[in-house]
Formats: sequence, C-alpha cells, structure tokens
Amino acid sequence: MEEGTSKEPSHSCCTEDAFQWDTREDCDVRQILDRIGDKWSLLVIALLDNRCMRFTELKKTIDGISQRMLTVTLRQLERDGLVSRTVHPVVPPRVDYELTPLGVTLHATIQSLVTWTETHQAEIATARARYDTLDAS
Amino acid sequence: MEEGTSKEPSHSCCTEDAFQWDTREDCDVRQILDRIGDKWSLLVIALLDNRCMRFTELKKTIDGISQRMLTVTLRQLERDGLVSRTVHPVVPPRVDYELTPLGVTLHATIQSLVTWTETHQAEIATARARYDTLDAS
DNA sequence: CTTTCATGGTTACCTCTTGTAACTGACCCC
DNA sequence: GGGGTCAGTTACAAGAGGTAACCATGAAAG
Repeated sequence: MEEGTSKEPSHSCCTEDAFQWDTREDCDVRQILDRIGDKWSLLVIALLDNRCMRFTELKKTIDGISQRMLTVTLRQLERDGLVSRTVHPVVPPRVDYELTPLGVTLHATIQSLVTWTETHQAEIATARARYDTLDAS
Repeated sequence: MEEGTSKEPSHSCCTEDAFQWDTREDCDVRQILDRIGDKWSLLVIALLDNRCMRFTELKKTIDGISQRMLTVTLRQLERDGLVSRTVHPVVPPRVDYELTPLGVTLHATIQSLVTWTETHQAEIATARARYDTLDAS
C-alpha cells in the first residue's frame, strides 16, 4: 500500500512543478535572505520606519542587542544599501541611521511579517503548548 | 547648529510616534520573529509551497543545510504549528512534511520577501560593490 | 585645572549555536 | 550475510554571537 520502498521516483505527493527560485548557497537570493534572516537585521529595518534613529536609540529600543552586533548589523545593512549612515561631526558623536529608498521598499514586506506575527501569536502559543504537553506524555 | 550636545531630549529627527510593537526579548512577537528569522526556517517554509516534501527531498533541495539543522528546524516549525509531520510506518522510513493552514498564511508573506529579494538583488549587488570599493580607497 | 560624563564605537575573551562526520535501526535485495 | 535506503541521533570541531573593558573627543562640573 505504501510505496515507500524507494523504488518510486515520485517523491512528492502533491504538485511536482518545483519552486522557481534558486536555493544554491552562493546565489544572490540566498545571500540576501541570509542577511535578512539573521538575528537582528529584521528588527532594525522594522524599527527604522520612515524616521531616522541614532545608534544609542536603536540600542535602547532593541532589547537584548549587544553594542558589537548593532554595529555589525548596521554596517552590513549600510553595505547592502538598505540603511544610510550619517555622521555629524559634533561632540559627543552623533550618527543617524535611516532607511534608504531601497530599504523603504523592503520595510513594507517586513512590516507585513511583523503584522502576521502579531495576528497569529496566540495560535502559535497554543500550538507550542499542545506540542509540549504531548511531548511530556 | 547641531544640537548633539545631549541636552536635547528630542533624540529623533523625524516623527516621534514610536513603533507600535513590543521589542522586549521575552515578548511573543520577538520569539516568533527569532524563529522565522533564523538561518533555515524561512527557506523551509518558502519551499513547502502547497505540497508536501520528504526529509531527504528537503535536504537535497536546500543547499548547504546539515541533516541535524534540518531536523531541528522542522521540529521547531512543527512545534509552532506551521508544519505537519507525517510518519509512514514503512521501511525504509518515509516522513512527509507539509504546511499547516497556519503555515500557509505565513507562506504568503514569506513569498513576498523572496520576491522582493529576487526583484532587488541587482540593486543590492551594486550597493555592495560600491561599498567595497569605497572601503578599499 | 582636573575630573566626570556622553556618544559611538573597537578589542579580547568566552560561550553558545551550528556544521561535520560517523553511527543506528529496521527492512529489502542480492 | 553484506550492502543499501531513509530518517534521524550523537560526539566533537568550528564559527557566530555575547560580555565587558577600553578609546577618543570635548563640554560641563567642581
């Protein structure tokens, strides 16, 4: 009944037409997704919603980020052209971070992710609770 | 001219009305974003587009993922109620992974992220090249 | 004049997460 | 009975990230 003896080449039970994008580690899409999908970039972009923020302000706002990782994350986002970094030659130093036009286009998508999360957090909490009780049985 | 002497409480140069969501490390939204924004979950969900896939199939498709991390990622997604795991009691074992209805709602958003990445990869590549040459000067 | 403080970092070190590779267990085929 | 398949698990190495201390500058405080 089950054709799982690995003789059957039809490995997928539903549609066969594959994903249309490249999953190779060295392709552009993967490299960009790795950046977006790291621990902090998403949060930084989500916070920089049509306003600029200073380094310390971001650090205070993003609970749990270390100074080093905020620096690293912002440099990467700057390198990707998503965030602009403006140094004001004053003392104490003042550096403003702001989304670039490209960053703004990404912000919209990321915001929808955040919205999804807000909308479905209760369902996920329920699923987790159920999974954990099943595990304990 | 520059009011950067830290006497000014108005730390933001643009709008002051803050982000509406919680950035605390222990809040639901952050925990879910941490899951979504890890190295592999995004890719798994993106690939499970209205079809089920077997473990080995996912492993072959997602270039660079290790067996261990695929196991861990799938278990987490299952715990979150985003992916369903179906074990067929055959030999050799056959396990099908599929998006749950909740997972499908997330897939739409993640797909828009992938689409954004595809659309703007050239711009990002350009930005990176420019940044790197500036750095070398 | 000396001390203190603030900002936006950088550096050394140590921990925790992830990758690597070998092993398992059930059964089929040869 | 030796080798192959699938879906893992385990021990260990490598790499990413966290922690805390330090730096430069100049204004303000004493």
